[in-house]
Amino acid sequence: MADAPDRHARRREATRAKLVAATRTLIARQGADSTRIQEITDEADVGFGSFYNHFESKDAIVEAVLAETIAAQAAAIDALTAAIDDPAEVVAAAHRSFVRRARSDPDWGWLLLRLDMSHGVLRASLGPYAQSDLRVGVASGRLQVPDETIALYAMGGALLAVMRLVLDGAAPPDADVHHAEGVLRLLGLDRDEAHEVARRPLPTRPAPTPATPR
Amino acid sequence: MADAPDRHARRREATRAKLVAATRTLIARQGADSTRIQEITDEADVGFGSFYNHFESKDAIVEAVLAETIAAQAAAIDALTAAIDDPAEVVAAAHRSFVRRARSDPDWGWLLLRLDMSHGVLRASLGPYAQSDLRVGVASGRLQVPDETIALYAMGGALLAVMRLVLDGAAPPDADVHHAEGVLRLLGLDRDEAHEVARRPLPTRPAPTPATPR
DNA sequence: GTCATATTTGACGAGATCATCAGATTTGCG
DNA sequence: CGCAAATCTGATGATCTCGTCAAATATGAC
Repeated sequence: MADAPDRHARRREATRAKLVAATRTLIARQGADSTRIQEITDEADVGFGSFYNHFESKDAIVEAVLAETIAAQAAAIDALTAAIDDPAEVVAAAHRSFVRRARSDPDWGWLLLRLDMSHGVLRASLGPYAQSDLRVGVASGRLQVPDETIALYAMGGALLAVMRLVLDGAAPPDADVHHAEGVLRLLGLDRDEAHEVARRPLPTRPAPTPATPR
Repeated sequence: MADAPDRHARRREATRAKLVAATRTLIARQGADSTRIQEITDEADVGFGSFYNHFESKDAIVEAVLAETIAAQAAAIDALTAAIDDPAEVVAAAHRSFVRRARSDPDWGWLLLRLDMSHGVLRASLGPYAQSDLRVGVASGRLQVPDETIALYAMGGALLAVMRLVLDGAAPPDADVHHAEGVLRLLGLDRDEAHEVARRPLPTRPAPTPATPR
């Protein structure tokens, strides 16, 4: 445990991390707007004044959570879909993995949902990947949509709504497959193809990706 | 203009109506959470104290706007789809009409979007109709989905996302048709059928339905 | 016109949230 | 240990928001 002797920096960093983690928890639980700075410092078990040693305002710390979350999701999607060639399967795997994780890790799900309501996280994190896959798929003829922009946003909105259903505990166990099947149909696959692709086994990667990097 | 001599009641009702209208405007503009009671009374051009003559709290007046909006949308859908038999066409007409109205009446669009974020208006107003149509369509074999609940929520989420796109000014002019086409595919129509049904002329009913009843 | 009742009005006190800052605590160094 | 720098801390004053209430205004009956 040879600690680098710079305890100041590490203590500072630890406090900051506690604040960010507390903010993540509170946003997931009740949304950013109704979260008070004092609640954050209480949850982080840190003096109220400490907050301002690290962040200028609530918006600033929310921005930090936001950036962290966007980066984490982008990385997760990257890792998940790297080994898949078929654009249709890529989309199915991404959507299924999000729906499944909403079930296995509700805190993560609520965080994503709440951050999307206020800041469009999904658009920021998944959007670019989805757009690229969609474009590739359309170019190759594998996918076929009347309008790429509409399809992109419709997919995103549908995903969030299904995640919401899962978080409310009102979704069937195989919600991920059913949702993916619907998205694939939206993207122009016929019913049989959609049925098949939505049920291909996911790349093995049960639950290693933590909610937070670092 | 023989006024019924009960001016008191009418004056009272007028003030209440001004408050509700102002609240609608402000929710559309900035959401319910960040709307202050004083803002409402200012927008309504009414004394601050008047608010409490009519509503106990901000939540109470938001509830009123909510109930009004849900009722208005349900009525609009009723009127729009009454004369349509094909369940697929009903769904297409409903979704197209919402997307189109978001473009022609952005205040209405934003109101619906913001109220759905906080109170799930769409679920409450469109949900029952959509669920019923879906069930009928599936029973008759016209529609075919892997899971009705998932499909229902996915449709709703997609609609909201597309409305959002329209409100941001980033949607193509025929967004309504493209979106409806996607929804029909989701519901099991093949590409050609979806293409055709999404383009059937809407029932003639340009823009009579006001945002508010009464 | 006068009075009783209904309604509106804005100033006020109570409470919540914010941002600051001087003092306390921890760390690094000799 | 003793001192200086870095970090943490919570009390404090400023600002915002709320809900109340006594006074002002409008209406209706006589």
